[in-house]
Amino acid sequence: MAKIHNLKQHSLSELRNTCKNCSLAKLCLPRKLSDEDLEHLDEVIQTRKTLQKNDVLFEQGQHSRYLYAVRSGTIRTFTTAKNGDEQILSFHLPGELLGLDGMDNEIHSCSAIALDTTIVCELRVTELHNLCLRIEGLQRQLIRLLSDEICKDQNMLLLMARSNAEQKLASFFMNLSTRLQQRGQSPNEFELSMTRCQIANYLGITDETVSRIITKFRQQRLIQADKKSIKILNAKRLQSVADSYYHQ
Amino acid sequence: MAKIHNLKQHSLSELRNTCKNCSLAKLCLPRKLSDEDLEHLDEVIQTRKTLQKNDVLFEQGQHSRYLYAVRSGTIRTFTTAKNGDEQILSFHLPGELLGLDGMDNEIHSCSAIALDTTIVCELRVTELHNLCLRIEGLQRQLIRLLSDEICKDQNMLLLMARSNAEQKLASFFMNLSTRLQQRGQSPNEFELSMTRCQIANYLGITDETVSRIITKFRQQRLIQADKKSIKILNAKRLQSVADSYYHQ
DNA sequence: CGGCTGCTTGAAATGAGTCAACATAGGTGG
DNA sequence: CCACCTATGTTGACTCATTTCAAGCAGCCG
Repeated sequence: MAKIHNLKQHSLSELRNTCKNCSLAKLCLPRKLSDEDLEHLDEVIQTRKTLQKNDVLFEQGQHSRYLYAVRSGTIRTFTTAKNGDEQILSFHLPGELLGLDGMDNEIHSCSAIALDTTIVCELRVTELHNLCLRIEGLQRQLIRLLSDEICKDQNMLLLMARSNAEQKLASFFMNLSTRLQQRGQSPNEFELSMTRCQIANYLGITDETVSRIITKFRQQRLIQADKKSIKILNAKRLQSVADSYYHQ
Repeated sequence: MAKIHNLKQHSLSELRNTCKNCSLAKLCLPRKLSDEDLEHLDEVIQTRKTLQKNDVLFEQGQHSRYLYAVRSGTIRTFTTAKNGDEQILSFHLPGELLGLDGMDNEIHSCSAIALDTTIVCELRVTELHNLCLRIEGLQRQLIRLLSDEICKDQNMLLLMARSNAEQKLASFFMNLSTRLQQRGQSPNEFELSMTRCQIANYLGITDETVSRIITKFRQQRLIQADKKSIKILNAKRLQSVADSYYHQ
């Protein structure tokens, strides 16, 4: 809490130090930033918003004015298909950006809802664009972030197309683990903020399958799983399950 | 051919007129471009490269210096998984950009190979960045393109996660159809430049399944298919097959 | 001509989905 | 504080879409 208060002064410079792999921190990587620039940046992301569980951050089709950076909590983004079907696209952890999809036509192409109590920073897109004109490195960083997002999606496509349910789930846990570690948390012991059902949706499988495979992993002593709390017992083997893709 | 020669003078201004929905054309949408700016832009994309079938444009892991715009022919991009498995990420038609994934760390995250004889324009990334500094609208357009790419990937994720083989293939044909139409070609009659096997890989199903479903579509008089030449007989019904996602 | 790749089709095998029952926990209201 | 209700998670039995394996055909090329 004290930390969060601190951020009101120098959000970005703080982030740069505390969370080196966060996408928000990447935004201010260029060294050239003057104190003045940094202050401007800080101003842009001054605004904070607190969401309760199931609160909507934005909805598909809405006009998109902001990028958001998760400070604490988790946001899930999802698209709604023509038939009303929902597909979860991503779970956004603290330090991660969302809203990048809306920079094309300024319309959100997905919806975003809080999984638990969540604090986000708002970055007004127009202001960010203006800053980009003033700060050379910033523009490139923004492009990098977008490009990075594309890479992530493409990895996800690889996972969806070439892996079976077991590999998908193993990948999911390992991915969560590394992302948490990057944020300075324990990579092997964490609380899930999403339900089994949401994991299933995200991975394109059914809840029952998720449940069965978690049981299997537990029996194989790969993980310990009690409701939402997960402990990875054998990260190496879990990774090898994730890596041994379907069509060997 | 005459057209292509013409382009050597004013590639982008030409593209802007002939191919309004092409991503390359989008790049020069801002009206503010002066003649001088336009000339600069034209210079950047002067370089052309002709690839024969199966020629490699770039490979995963290589340093990424260029963006490419397909002028004619088709390029397929794919990632190679740890186990050597390949996943086709996209088929790039004339007017479409590729290489956007490499703007993060300047390393290509996928490989690109020509499906047939293909001509591409090279855009040196550093020059593009420099131009972005001079031309305000250009930077925003670049960001739009990246954002658009993210949206496409997310739509693909939706398709992969929530559709069965029949819906995937129907979507594939309809998607090709609209993209060709945007480029001024017939939406209902076209030649495939990829093999059944490559379609299967792209959609995350097997060659045999692709073959069977094409036969089924033919029997249902949705399409006419003789080897590589496809004719859509009932676009409306084909679209409705694509839209009625799996979990109704 | 023979060998190769791409495409099609059939039959059998199987991974994951569906349906259903039950367990548990959390929240609500009497 | 207990009873009820709903949402979530687990497990079993059965079904089915898709894969796998196998065979055959056509076109292409050295």
